[in-house]
Amino acid sequence: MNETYEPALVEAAAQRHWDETGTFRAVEDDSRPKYYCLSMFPYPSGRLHMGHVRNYTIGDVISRYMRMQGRNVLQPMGWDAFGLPAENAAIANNLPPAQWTYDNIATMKRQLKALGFGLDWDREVTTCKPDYYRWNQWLFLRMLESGVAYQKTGTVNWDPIDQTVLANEQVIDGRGWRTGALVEKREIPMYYLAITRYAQELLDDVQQLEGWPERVRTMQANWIGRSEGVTIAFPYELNGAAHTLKVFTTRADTVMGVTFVAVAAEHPLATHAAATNPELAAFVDECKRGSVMEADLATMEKKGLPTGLSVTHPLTGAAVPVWVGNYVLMGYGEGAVMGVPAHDERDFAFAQKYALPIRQVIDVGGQAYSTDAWQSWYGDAGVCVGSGTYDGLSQDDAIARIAADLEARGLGSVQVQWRLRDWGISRQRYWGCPIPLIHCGTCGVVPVPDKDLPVVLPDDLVPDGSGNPLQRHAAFVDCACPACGQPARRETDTMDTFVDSSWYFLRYASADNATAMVDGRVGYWLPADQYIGGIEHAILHLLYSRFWTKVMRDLKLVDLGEPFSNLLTQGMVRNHIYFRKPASGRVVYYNPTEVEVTTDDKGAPTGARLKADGLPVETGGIGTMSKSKNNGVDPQAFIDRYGADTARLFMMFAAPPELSLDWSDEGAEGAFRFLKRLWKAVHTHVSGGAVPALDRMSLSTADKDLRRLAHQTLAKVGDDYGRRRTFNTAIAAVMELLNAVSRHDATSATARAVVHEALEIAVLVLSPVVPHITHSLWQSLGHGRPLIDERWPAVDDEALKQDAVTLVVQVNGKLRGQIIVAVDADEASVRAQALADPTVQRFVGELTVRKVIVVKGKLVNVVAA
RNA sequence: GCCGGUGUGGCGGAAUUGGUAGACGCAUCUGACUCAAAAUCAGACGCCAAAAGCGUGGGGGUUCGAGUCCCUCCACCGGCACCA
Repeated sequence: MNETYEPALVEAAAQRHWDETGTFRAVEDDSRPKYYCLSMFPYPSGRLHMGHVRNYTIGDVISRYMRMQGRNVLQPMGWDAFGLPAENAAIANNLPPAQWTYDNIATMKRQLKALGFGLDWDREVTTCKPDYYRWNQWLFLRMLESGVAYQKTGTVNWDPIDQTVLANEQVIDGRGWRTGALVEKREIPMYYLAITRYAQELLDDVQQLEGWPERVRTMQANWIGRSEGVTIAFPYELNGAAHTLKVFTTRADTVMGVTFVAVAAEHPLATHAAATNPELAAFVDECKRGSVMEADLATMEKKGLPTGLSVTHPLTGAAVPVWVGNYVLMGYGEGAVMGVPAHDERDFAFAQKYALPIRQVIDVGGQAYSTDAWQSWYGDAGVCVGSGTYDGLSQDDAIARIAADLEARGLGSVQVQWRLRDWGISRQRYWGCPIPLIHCGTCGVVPVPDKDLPVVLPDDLVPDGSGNPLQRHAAFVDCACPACGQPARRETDTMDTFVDSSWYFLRYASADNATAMVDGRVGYWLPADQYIGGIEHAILHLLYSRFWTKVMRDLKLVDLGEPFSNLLTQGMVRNHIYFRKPASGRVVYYNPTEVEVTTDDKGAPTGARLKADGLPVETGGIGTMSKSKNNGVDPQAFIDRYGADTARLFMMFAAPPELSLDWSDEGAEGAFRFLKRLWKAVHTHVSGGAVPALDRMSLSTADKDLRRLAHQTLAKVGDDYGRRRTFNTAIAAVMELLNAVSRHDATSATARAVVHEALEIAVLVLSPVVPHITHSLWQSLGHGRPLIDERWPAVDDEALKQDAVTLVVQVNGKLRGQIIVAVDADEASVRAQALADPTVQRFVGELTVRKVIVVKGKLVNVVAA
């Protein structure tokens, strides 16, 4: 029998078995409940990193557990294969992005297989392949028809040297990443998806998603940003014509305190006033330019200039001056705000700076108002004062009355504002899904007919950093107008890669369908029972996917409102950071493998030194694994040394899935040690020869204890996997069981049978985490049927029963002793036994026992005073 | 600033419903085995001289009993942010 655990052999054998039997191919089957376990698909960046290993191990443990529960499990995988890094790599290597991408996919697919994940590769989806992205294009055309997709001008970052549009991440400190040139803003026509149409539904439904983490739901709700208020119109006359200036406010109850109105630099009134006022024109220009520098925006001083114009207060009829303010955003509300300095901190600062009147109109509990300095209660809700007919009204009543009065005059209405903006999907990039439109000199913008889909992206171009190579590729650009047949130009913008990832989870259900985007199988698999991925996608990807699903539902393509029933956001993988900062030059980071940590005699770290030269290095704490900090651990190197099972085990044991996980070489070594002990325990047991059937009548007390522990462990691990999703505590419980097995005296036949049962339970319940070694050990335990086909065992309630229990005895809440009582002992006898305990008597001493609290099966608390 | 989260040994973490704080693992220390080392096995391991006492970020409260509930303060992490 195999004496030593050799992961490479064990893992190859198990994987061969799964491959040859097609174990993980998922087939729709109405006779079994389905379980769709979805992990966020990776961007094929090169090699797997530890974050991937953690993500996909969590998914695989859940999938394998659900399989053992009898569920028909689908666990698919694919590639989020379009995107900017491929273009950057292409520029660096002078290779087409396609080649780089497909090479990376091949490497990473091999690594995923080596990790033993139970994936259905028949459903593999690759977003840069025409058979996938043609459906992006097809659905985009449906969205155009329904008005969900539309065109308007948008602002882009323009690099004047490279003559190219830059993505936000290519702009560093306001400069182009390659040229260092100051980035300009340019207005160009772009396509948008009207996600704001779904704002209310997206907000309502996120409240219902009880299987999602609270913080993700909060982040989504904040991002959607519903704000209820009143739009108020301030009439004015310009060149003899009547106009109104609209503002949005959540504090209509303060409208009687308006002493000015401020508009954004881009507002038409500002433009109008600037035309005849050079000083104002310069200020407006400065504001527009300033908005490029994102970092400065937050700290910018509140500045403004009067336009010289004034508008009429809609209720009092007073003249109100119009200012241009650098703190007013054109993109939110109406691009104008009413200034109520008495009750808005920003307006207060503005009014103080420019000596504008401050008029109190809200009383908060009779506190004395002073215009000298802002007090935090000035912005609180209160009762109207100095507001004429509205005096004495509460905030809600005042808002309602004022809104009604404004509405009656046609100068206002209750309104809901959203923070959420429509989704701009046009990207002036090569490596993405072509937007299926044609520009014709006579017909204008013409959609590509469905029969001509997909618009195939040529995959042999090499970008050089200057512009989109599609624009110079005649074979792509030149085409005939589908409407009139005249020569026309094909659209060269491609889609945001968030489009690709907004529906891939639907495509897994119908990946082989060449004639339709989705089919009835979506109804079988969706919604995904479990979605697992990084918290960094808490907002955009998840919101876009929810939106996309609702759009497809409204187009009658799916019968589904929400795509993901349960969401698990796994934490980051972190590691120690070590560095040296030479007197001159840049900080040098050292990989933790190159560093030796010194400790004191209690094991507390005292310092670190480089193994190479023995000299000290500085400790930079713990941070997310990254190239820049040189603190990554390559999963491949780890697997080569310890095997996939050890990698999986450590990942699941070191921390609960939602928390960040700190890498530790010693901890990983400990995981390996545990697997070796498990291996040895099974083989030592098996080498003892045949095991008799378990005779429940002849169990010793120790045998009963081990049996009880084994079945308690079985129950706990099932609960931890299925309900709690705390894999770390499940593994700890199995470790305890194995510790008990090794302590157990297994000389008698009955004891051997009990140990056999305990080892079988340990192997079965660990199999979702470490499927290879358990596959092998299951055979060693004498089973012909492979472990993958086993069901989750049932807990034997008989084994859990016990005759006597140990109760903790407290005196005045402090632990003083233990008593052993019959499991069915009545309260009076438990109480008597506790009071008779010598330690209890010692601590009660002279005191009078006032009360005795008995918690059945747990403890006794003697209250004495 | 607003919203959300987290604070427990030298470290990662456990304590699921208010009921034994520190499971499990790592590190460290001691012992066995060994010529020796590694590996392995056995044991110790919150603080303290302690069978008392103290101890879950600080302070206060509720309770027979609080890591867990309430109030308050502090620190750190995340999200959003001139959002009107």
